Amino acid sequence: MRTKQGNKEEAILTAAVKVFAESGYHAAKIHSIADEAGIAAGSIYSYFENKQQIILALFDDVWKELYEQISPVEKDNTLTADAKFDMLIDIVIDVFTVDRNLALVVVNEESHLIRDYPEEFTPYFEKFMKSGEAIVKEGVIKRQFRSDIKIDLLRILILGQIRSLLLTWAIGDKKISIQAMKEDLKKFIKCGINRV
Amino acid sequence: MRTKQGNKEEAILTAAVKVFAESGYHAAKIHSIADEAGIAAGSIYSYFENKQQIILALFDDVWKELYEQISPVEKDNTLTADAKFDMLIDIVIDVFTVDRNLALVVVNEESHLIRDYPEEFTPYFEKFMKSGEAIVKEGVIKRQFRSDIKIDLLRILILGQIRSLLLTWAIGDKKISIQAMKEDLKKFIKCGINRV
Amino acid sequence: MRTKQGNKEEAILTAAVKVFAESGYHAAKIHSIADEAGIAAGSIYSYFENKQQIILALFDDVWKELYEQISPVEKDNTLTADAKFDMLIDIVIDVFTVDRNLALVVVNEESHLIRDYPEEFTPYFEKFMKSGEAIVKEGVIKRQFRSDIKIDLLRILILGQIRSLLLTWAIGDKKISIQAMKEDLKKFIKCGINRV
Amino acid sequence: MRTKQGNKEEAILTAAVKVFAESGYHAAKIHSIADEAGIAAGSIYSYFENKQQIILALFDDVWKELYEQISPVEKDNTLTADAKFDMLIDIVIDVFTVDRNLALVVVNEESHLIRDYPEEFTPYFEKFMKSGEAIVKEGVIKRQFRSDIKIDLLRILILGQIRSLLLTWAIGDKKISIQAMKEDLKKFIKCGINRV
DNA sequence: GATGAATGAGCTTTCATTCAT
DNA sequence: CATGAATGAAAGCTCATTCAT
Repeated sequence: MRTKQGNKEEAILTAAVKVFAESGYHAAKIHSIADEAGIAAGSIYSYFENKQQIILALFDDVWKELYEQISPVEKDNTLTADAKFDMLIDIVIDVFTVDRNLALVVVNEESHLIRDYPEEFTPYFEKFMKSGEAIVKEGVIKRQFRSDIKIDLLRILILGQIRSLLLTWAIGDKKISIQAMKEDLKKFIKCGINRV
Repeated sequence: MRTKQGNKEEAILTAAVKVFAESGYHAAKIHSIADEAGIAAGSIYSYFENKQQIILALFDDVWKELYEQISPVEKDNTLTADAKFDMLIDIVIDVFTVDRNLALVVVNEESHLIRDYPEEFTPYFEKFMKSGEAIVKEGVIKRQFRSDIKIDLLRILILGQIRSLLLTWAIGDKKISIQAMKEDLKKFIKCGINRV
Repeated sequence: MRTKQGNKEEAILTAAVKVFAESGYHAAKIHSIADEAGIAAGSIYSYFENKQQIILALFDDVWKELYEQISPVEKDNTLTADAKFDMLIDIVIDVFTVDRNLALVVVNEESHLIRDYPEEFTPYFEKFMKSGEAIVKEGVIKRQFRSDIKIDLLRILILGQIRSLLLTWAIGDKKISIQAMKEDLKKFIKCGINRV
Repeated sequence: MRTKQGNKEEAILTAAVKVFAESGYHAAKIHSIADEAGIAAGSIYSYFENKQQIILALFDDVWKELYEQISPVEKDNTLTADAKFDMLIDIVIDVFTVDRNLALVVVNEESHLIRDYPEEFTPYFEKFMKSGEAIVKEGVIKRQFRSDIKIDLLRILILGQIRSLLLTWAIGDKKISIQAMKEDLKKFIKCGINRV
């Protein structure tokens, strides 16, 4: 038989990231993804049920990866909460920094995916968030962070900051150093803008 | 082409906000907007060239309104930079708080609109941003804000925070008090999370 | 506005009869029906939900017509059962004789339609059959027909005869006189082939 | 092209009968047939040129079998025409009674097969019919059947009765005894419904 | 020969947009 | 101006068939 040539599933996902990033999920055509992956349009349906499952798989991959990175950090007793928090930011930024297009897709499409397919959206997103919250809570308890922190709000704000930062970087109009920004972000989150 | 004045254009825009918020721009149907506005689908094309011009008009209205509110504040010599900054946040939050759907549309669709129609996207967005930047710069000069603030980064981060906050509020899963959050946001931006 | 030109619904049904007759329901293309009807393919969907609803509408029209013709006959007290039975055959044959294609569609597609969409198939078919059965029962009671007739079987057999006759006529290979055949059919049903 | 001999070809045909019966020819998937036969989809094409040849082969098998059963009966000088006629009915009913699915396929698909592939449709169908006609003609000549029988019409009617009977039995809604019906059918064909 | 991954033509259906009335 | 019937391009998806292994 004609055996599988290369890893088509991965090729499709890679192609999809590019096409989704360029056109947005809705405007993206299955044919474009197939072309980009170098396969026939019909072949996509051997690997994914439909267009929606492709992007859901993408998000599953990303958040699973992120969760698997943050999870051991969260549980590490040798680290201070402050250090863990820094690593949280590092992990997110570094994972997305690998691929501008991936960053774009996640930043631009996540919101409506959660709205449209709440049942099917990857559970790793919420798991990752819980880990992040646990780190902040630990910081509060260990008196490294302010005691009046509202965890729900903090989550919203930091998520927003990271998204915004990644979007700006990924669009790439302004040549910004994402690594430098990462450090500034940490500092900003911790200290704010007030003169002290 | 926004040729006609009067309440029909407004009715269309109001309907569009609702439909875009519920379905997202791409999935939104012109027929749904027409139904919601109580007019015939074909009539929309007397007021707007096409679907894209409707949403661009929406964004123009919103950012024009915001710019017209922040502009006098920025120029007001009787206010401290810190007070101006608070008003900046107030203005943004308050304008969107009037209409959950408007908040959703702006938060969800702005990014791809700028990507897809960079030339046609409202100039008021950038004007508003410049005003915001001027306020922060003034605060730095007047030594109310830290001197090492990176204005570009700050803009990105604050924008992200506001978007994230509005999105969470507008989705409305968690019953949050947007007014309380507004104050927390100001505090967070200014002081960060570190214990002092 | 552009008002309805002609009766498009009827044009679609007429076109559909032709296309379904020529290609069979499954192989029939919506575009062929639209072409035949002289309209755009998309227009069909203003009148029918989908392909399946077109053919279901066809069957509804046909069996409604047939039921409305047989119903008064069944209830007519001035007629003998024998005469009613003759009219039953006349009605069926005459309705289908108007349009070879209609005959073909009904004969060829009814069976799988009932299988595939039992809930949506026209109730008039069953109503018509009940009327037919009532006529035969009356004939038995009034001792015009044999007392050992099995009504369920008779229904099956007569239906089969009529279908087969119509099919042969509609295909039109053999130039047969449907009117002559109709009389022979009545005689055959009543007397069989045995020499007496 | 039926190139290969042996049980794989048979397995495909057996599987095809089931799948065609359940879904109808058009909706039947080659993959389903392959699955049912326990082979790979591609393998089917070693035994049959395409989907159409499978069903044509099926019909060839069936009508060949039927022809080979009726042929000696027809020529048997020791039997009366009446007895031969009974055996004709017995043969048809009994062959199909072995397999509900086979009955369904023949009843539902024959008509469009003859329409779509008149050149390729099995010649045994026509041969079988000729034998049947010969029997009836003999009955007429030997004065067992009525002299005014129209042989073409009779063929049409009896074929229709048998098809209808088999369809009803094969669908299996009503639990009917096909053997009992067979006898009733013979009687009906011979005597009709009139009271004598 | 057997496999099943790969193909891609071709289908139904949607919906932004047009335009006759 | 307003209407909504009509359009038709465009897209997602299916599945009979091919062919490298």
